[in-house]
This record gives sequence, structure tokens and C-alpha cells, in this order.
Amino acid sequence: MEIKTDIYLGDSKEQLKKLPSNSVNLIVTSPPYADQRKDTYGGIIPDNYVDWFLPISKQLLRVLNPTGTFILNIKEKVVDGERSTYVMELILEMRKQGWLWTEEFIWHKKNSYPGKWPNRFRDSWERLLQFNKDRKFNMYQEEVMVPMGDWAKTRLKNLSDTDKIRDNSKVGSGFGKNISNWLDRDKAYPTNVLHLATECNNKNHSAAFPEELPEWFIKLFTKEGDTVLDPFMGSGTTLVVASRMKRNSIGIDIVPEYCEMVNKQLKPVELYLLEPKVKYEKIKPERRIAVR
Amino acid sequence: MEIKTDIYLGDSKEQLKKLPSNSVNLIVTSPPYADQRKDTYGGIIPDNYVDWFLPISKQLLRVLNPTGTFILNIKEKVVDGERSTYVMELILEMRKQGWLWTEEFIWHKKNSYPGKWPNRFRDSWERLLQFNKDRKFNMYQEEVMVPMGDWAKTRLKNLSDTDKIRDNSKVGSGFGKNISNWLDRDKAYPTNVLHLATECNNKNHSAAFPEELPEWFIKLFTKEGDTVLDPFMGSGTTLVVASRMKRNSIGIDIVPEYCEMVNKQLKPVELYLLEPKVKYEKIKPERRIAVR
DNA sequence: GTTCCGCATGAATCGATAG
DNA sequence: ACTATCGATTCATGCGGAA
Repeated sequence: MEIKTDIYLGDSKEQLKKLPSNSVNLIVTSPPYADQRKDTYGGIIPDNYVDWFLPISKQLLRVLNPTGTFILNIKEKVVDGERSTYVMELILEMRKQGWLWTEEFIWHKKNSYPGKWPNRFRDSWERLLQFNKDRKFNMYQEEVMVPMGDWAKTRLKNLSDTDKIRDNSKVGSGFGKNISNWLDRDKAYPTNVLHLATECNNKNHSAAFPEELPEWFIKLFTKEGDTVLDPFMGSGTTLVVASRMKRNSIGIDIVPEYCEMVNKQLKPVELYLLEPKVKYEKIKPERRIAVR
Repeated sequence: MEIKTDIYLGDSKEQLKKLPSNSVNLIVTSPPYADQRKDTYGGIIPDNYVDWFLPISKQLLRVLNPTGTFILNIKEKVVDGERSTYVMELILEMRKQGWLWTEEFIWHKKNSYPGKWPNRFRDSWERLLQFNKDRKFNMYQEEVMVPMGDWAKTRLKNLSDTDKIRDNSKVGSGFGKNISNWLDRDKAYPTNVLHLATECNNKNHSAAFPEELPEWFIKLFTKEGDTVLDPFMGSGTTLVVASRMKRNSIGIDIVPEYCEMVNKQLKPVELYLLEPKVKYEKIKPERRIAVR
């Protein structure tokens, strides 16, 4: 299976129009927060944030497959001592566009940057808003199960007594099946709170987006060969992870340097992926930079 | 110092009118969520929730001292596969009333309700919205600093096996590393994410409100002799904690049984508190139940 | 008196079944 | 079709009775 990676240079609102409808299985992105990262993105002042984002989310709604999911990583900043409301307004407006606001995951940043203010504590969490086009969407829960270790043993110990009694009293009842279910269960489903450390391994890009974040959602909402889109690619973490996980990926960014950087970074990944399978086959990266 | 505890029986919207303006230093409450607790509170359907709450928040704005804080514990439920939006709408409307939305703390619940669903995970967090009247408010940050060593221990002890394993698997070996970091320092400021379990210690009332929760905010936003208000008293956790911490407290509830129960429960607390200090002094509880 | 074990039950959610 | 009710499902916790 050959994995494609497309990178578009330009404004998301425009570049997204080039993508066919219903062609994306997962959108994971962390847009520039309002009035932050001014140096790289020019900064969108909070009052205009919703207006700025809505045309983009409209395009995203079009390109997303009905079984797909949109994960939006965002957190409101403090303005004049108060939390901004643009995230809430954005959710309300996106629902008017037709998006379903399915869930809100919390990303608990374990090692966020220390700091002290007179009237607030360190902000150590961010929102991960899940939007869908349809109430029926693909979700592969087993893929993100975590090992449970001792928990299962304890559980088994507790069960064993009752279990023996039941086994002795009834042979061939349904209980045996249940027990085997317990035995199989060495993994647990996660909750809607994610514990991840912030790792900013890329000094050139200011967004601290740990690889585990897109990885977790890619595992949860896509399978191999699906297509992942990040309309605010930045340093390309989402694309790198997607490629490694054998998903097609599409990235858009308005900064030429990022596009070039991600392009370079992805080449070795693809070579590594292709090598074992198509050893003597000619490698066609199928990658392009469309300069508007 | 004598601590007063007032309990009002009746509808908050009406009872609050009896309180003088600017007389409360902290409001901590957990109102009935929309469409829940039908058996005791009648249940408010989500569409009407904002309209139902706004007259109450208007009174709260009046009785709160300008240096005081309002902590609102709330979480939206799922309706037809989607998260309800009434909490966001409530925040927007309260701002129109004059409230400042200063911060949103996250309460991460270790033991939330079990269950497995095809398209969502267990919901293990709730919102703790902080509102203020003024940008300058009292905050005693040092009071909630945690000794590093103890904190690590407590945290470890409180974490269930499952949590530890989940944490470990997510962060890799980072957990142990973090602990050694904590041990290096004496005390640390907390973040805006709280880790607490729900306690169901009270048989008569399903208070999923652990004592640590009001305790933490009472420490953070009040000093001894201040006044704490809970307009949805329920089993009275907030009042009990406030009394123990030598804060005056006011509770309102529409259910007579709760008022009586809290009344009985508070008596021994006050006796215990007064005994060492005013051994031979006459004890005046200064408590009343204002019916209607 | 202890410790230990069984048991009921939560700020839940979905899907099937009944009316 | 639309609503109401019911059963089933990742556990953690505290309580009461048993050993």
C-alpha cells in the first residue's frame, strides 16, 4: 500500500476548495489561537476569531466524510483578566453550520510551563473538541486501549471464589464464558481525559503539539489507508505521525518555510516505510507543493 | 470567634432576596444539572436551564462582595448523541449580567460511572467555573500550596491501580521521574486541574461532592470569619466544611429534609469547634430555618 | 476487635422494546 | 413517527455482616 502525502502552501480557506467532498476521514488540527503567535501567523484578534474560522470550518464540513471526525485543539486565552468566549461562540456557530458537537476531551498537560500570577494558577489543560457530520461515525475503541497489569489479577482473585462455586454448582452454564471474558481483559478503555506531557521537540515551530496527541486520535478514528487532514500544519506533527501509521495525509500551511520543512522531514519517513515492501520498485513520493 | 450558620428553606431565587448586598465572600455550589435529579428537584429541561438560572445568578451577583468569588460546578450531559450547549449559553448570558468569567478549573474524577458505549468513552471530568464581580478579588494562593513530598504521597495513594497503570502507559516512565522532581522542592502551586474522587459517604443524599472540593476553594478564596454561601445546599457539604474551617456559612435548599438533616449534622461540628476555645461560654448556635 | 469479602449503587449513555 | 421505559455495560467505594 502506498501512502500519499500532499502539502498545500496557502490560506486554508482557499486551499481547502481544491479537495473533493467527503474525501477526508479525520481532521486533527491546532489552529493559531487568537492573538497569539503573532510573529508567525499574524495573529487573529479574539473579536474576529469566529468570523475568521467559520469559512474554514465550512470547507472542512464539506471535505469530511460522513463517517469521519474533526478534532479541534483549542484553548481560550485570558484577555483583560477574563477568559475569552470565542471558543464557546465558535462551537455555537459551528453547530449552526451543521456540525455536531459530539464530545469534549480534556488534554491534561502534565509538565506545562511553570509560572505565577497574582490571581490565577498555571493553565495545564486544553480542549480537544470532537465534531462530527453524522451521529454514526467510525470509532475504533480497541486501538487505544491501555494495558491494565495488576488490575486484572486483583479482579480475578476477587472473582475466583464466586466463580468456583458457580462452576461446581452448574456445569455448562453461561458463567464460564463470562469468566473467559474476564481473563481476556488485560486492557482497559481510556476516559475522555488524556494525560500527556507537552513536548516541543521542534524549536522552529512555536506550537507544542506532542506526537501522542494526533497519534491517539488517528488510532481511534482511522484505519490504515485512510486520509488525515491538518489545515494548520505547522511543523507537520500530524502528517509525520499519519505517515508513520500508514495513513494518507494532507497538510496546509500559509508559511512557505513550514511546507518545505515538512516536505524534507517526510521524505525519510516514506522511504523507511516503503523499503521493506517495495524493495526494487521505483519510489513515487506523490507529493506536491501547490503554490496557490 | 463565633461562627454563624444560616439555613434557608425554599427557592433560591426568593430566599436570596433576604440576604444583604455585598455580604458574601464566596459562593460555592453545584446546582441540579439539567434534566437530572428529577426525584428531588423536579428536573429542569435543558432548553429552559438558562432561563431558570439567570434570576438566581442575578441575585448572587448582588449578594457577593466585590472582592468575592463564585465557583459553579456543572457539566453538560449528552442529548441525542451530542453535548448540550446550555453551559456555554449560561456563561455568555451571565457575562451580560455583569459577571466576569475569570477561569475554568477542571475537576478530574477518578471514579466516574462505568459503562461502555459504541461512540464515546467514560466522562471523567466536570467544569468548575470561576466568576467574579471585579477584576480585583481576594485570592490566598499560599493556602493551597502543597508540600511536595506529601503531595506526591497523597497523589500516589489516591491514585487507583488502574489510574497508575493508565498514567504509566500513557506517559511512559515519566511518572516516576515526575515524583523525583516533586521531592526536590518544598511547596508548589497547584494548577487549574484538580484530581479528586467522588465520595458517596452520605447514605441519605447522593452527594457526589467530595469535601475536598469546597475545602480547596474555601482555603483559596476566603479567610477565617468570612462568609460562604451555597444556594443549592443539598446534603450541606459546603456548610460543614465551612464551619470546620471557621467560616460563616449560608445554605439554601428547597427540600425540607435536607435542611433538617444539615441542621442536625452541623450541631456537633459547632460544639466540637467551640469547646476548646470557649469552654464555659454559653453556646449560641445562631442558626435558623426560615420557612418560605 | 480486626480484617475481609460481598454487595449495592452512583450528576451516565445507548439501543431495544413498548405504547 | 415519537416518546417513555428498561436492561446492560470498563469500576470504585463504603458499609455491614461474616470469619
